[in-house]
Amino acid sequence: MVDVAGAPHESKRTTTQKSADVGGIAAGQLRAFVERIERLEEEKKALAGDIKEVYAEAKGNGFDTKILRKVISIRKMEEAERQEQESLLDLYLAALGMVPQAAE
Amino acid sequence: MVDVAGAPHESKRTTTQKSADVGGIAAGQLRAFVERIERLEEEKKALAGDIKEVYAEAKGNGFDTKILRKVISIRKMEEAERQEQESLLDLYLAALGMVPQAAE
Amino acid sequence: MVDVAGAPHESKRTTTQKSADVGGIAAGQLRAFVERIERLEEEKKALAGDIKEVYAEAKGNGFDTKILRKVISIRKMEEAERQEQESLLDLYLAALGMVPQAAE
Amino acid sequence: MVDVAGAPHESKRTTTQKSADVGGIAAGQLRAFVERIERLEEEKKALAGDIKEVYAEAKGNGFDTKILRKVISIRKMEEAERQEQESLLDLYLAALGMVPQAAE
DNA sequence: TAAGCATTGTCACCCC
DNA sequence: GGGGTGACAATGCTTA
Repeated sequence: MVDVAGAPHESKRTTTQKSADVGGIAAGQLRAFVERIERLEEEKKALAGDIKEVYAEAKGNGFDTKILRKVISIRKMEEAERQEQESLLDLYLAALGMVPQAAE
Repeated sequence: MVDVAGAPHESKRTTTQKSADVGGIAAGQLRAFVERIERLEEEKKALAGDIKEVYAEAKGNGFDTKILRKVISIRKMEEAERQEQESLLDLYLAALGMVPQAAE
Repeated sequence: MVDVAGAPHESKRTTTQKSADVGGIAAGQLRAFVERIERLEEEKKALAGDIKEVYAEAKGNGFDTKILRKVISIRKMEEAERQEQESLLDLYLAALGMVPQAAE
Repeated sequence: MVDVAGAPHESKRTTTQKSADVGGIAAGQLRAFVERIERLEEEKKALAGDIKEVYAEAKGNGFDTKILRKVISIRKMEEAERQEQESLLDLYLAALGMVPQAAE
């Protein structure tokens, strides 16, 4: 790749500096941050793909992925206490004359 | 010339025509469709804004919007039968040794 | 027994108040909010249906709906980019050697 | 409905089996899928944390994280637009008098 | 009918 | 801490 704009040698500036500034921005440093982030996001995206594959494999084994996702989410919720909110929900439902859900 | 991809079928005309064709596309007709859609989407967006406002107003009256949203969604679900899926979910949870949710 | 159902004649209560409380929740007010929201969502859904119809009509006139949707989305993006404050952003982009958004 | 809801196809076994079925669900297999997914999601979450740290570090170096995020997103969009098939799309845009995407 | 896509709602993070 | 904003997941539609 060919030394795109913002490269070190476009230093028409008066003050000396380590990383060339472009319009007052440390280009090299900025570029480094951008690349680190993009690299990490790429890995994250790859993992998302892996997860998708697992769901596909589960589906291939006869499982219903929609339900499977729900199971995962329920397990996630159960790690935390969600009781407080639940009771509030029941209050609202009661106020509307709805039964507080025999089962979701 | 054979009915170029996506071009309106009637556009076999060569020179004179009501709505000028650009590259085989009936520009006027296309523009009309685009405008109708954009107009409708605008209205839809406005309604979304209205809904947001109602939630804000509810919040201003001391209601918990998150719970309120859940109430709405439950009422939506109750219109339909959701029993089949629920029982499947219970099966999965049972297979994992989890209790089928006293209440969600 | 405490007047659950939140029905209109739930005024069997001791303390005088405008909207009857159920479990500390102002049932009447809650119901009003729920209804307003559901009404608006209904209208929104109707509009979504209208939009769908326009796409269908366009398709009937030989247009490729998939491309048509893309056109709409591009126009939406371009409009969004038009109203952006880009001072600092432009600096960063310049530092990375990217053109500061070829304006439409 | 054939092939009862989400049950693995091979589960026509009656009594003896490797992985115990609970209510017609292959518990062991289900559990394995759930664990794989949860493991991957954990890794993904860790990466999200890493990304957050990089932003924090950038901020510590004087960069505006909000703008930085926008830069990342713009680069993402531009890359996406780079790999698009635009034949018909260009026709439609041209018909509307829009420039067919000034390439980056 | 299943897969891909587009939209919509949810959630978490950031700023005020 | 509360509101606003942006990313992510999930659902529904559309098409092949």
